[in-house]
Amino acid sequence: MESHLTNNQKIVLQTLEKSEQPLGAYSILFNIEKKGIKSPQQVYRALDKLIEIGAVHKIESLNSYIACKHENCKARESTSFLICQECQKVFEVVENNLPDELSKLSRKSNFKYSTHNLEIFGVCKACG
Amino acid sequence: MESHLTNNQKIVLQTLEKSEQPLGAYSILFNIEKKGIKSPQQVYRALDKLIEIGAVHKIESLNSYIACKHENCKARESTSFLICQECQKVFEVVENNLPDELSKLSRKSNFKYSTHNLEIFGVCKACG
DNA sequence: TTGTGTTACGTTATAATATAACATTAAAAT
DNA sequence: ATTTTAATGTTATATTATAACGTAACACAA
Repeated sequence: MESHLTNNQKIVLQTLEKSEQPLGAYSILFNIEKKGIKSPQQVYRALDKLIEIGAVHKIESLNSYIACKHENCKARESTSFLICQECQKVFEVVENNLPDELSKLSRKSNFKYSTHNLEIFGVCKACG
Repeated sequence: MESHLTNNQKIVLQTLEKSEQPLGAYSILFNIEKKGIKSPQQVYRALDKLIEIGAVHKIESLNSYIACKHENCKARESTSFLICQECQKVFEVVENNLPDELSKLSRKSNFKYSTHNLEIFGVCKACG
């Protein structure tokens, strides 16, 4: 069950971990060309895998990616972020009753909740 | 204060209103080429304006757009959707205390809430 | 009414994001 | 050991979105 990462996956993950802000796929690519990664495909494939195992999340409204800071992140599919409009940093919300709350909310519309993506925009602690 | 729409804006809006599912910009374009609209720019410009006045919303995770069904929609910036994974239809959540709730949630992380984008995935009433 | 600012338009080109397809190699599993 | 699965490298292309330019339409004050 332990997820062994390949070389490319490690390189991409480390690049995201080192970044304060979310990075786009091509920005990642540019950062790691010196390490022998030459094509978008290689980046996207690594990202796909990393997202699948929960090590990386995609910020949909920014078309960019962040490394997850939680050990064994449960947010494989459901994700919630705080996005600072000042410094561009993204913080992951760890509120594990959100699915419950949103499930309730969905039920009001006779909608069966499965997963969600929540992006909150505002100003972070450091910038506030 | 009444928002007068231009011809192009009307055409784009009507196309979205007629559609059951969200449409991508290029899909809109193909639909209205016969009406003399020839370039992505024209579509994107109309979309920009329509989004600005709250007549259209963008579904970030789908890179597509829907017409808002509410009169004088307040969701210019903050949006909440139910996205059916069966039929691809998108329903807008009208729960106007969501900003309050999310504001509270944000405050727990010392984050000043400004706006949000919420995308809930699941199965709609008709498909359930 | 002429100017002046603003907004939208049409058009061409290009940027930015993402996937398809194919042959090959490495690794894991039975 | 061999089979099957997953990852690789590579080239090409699809999809989504903006830049940049000049022009036209309109609002409205001087």
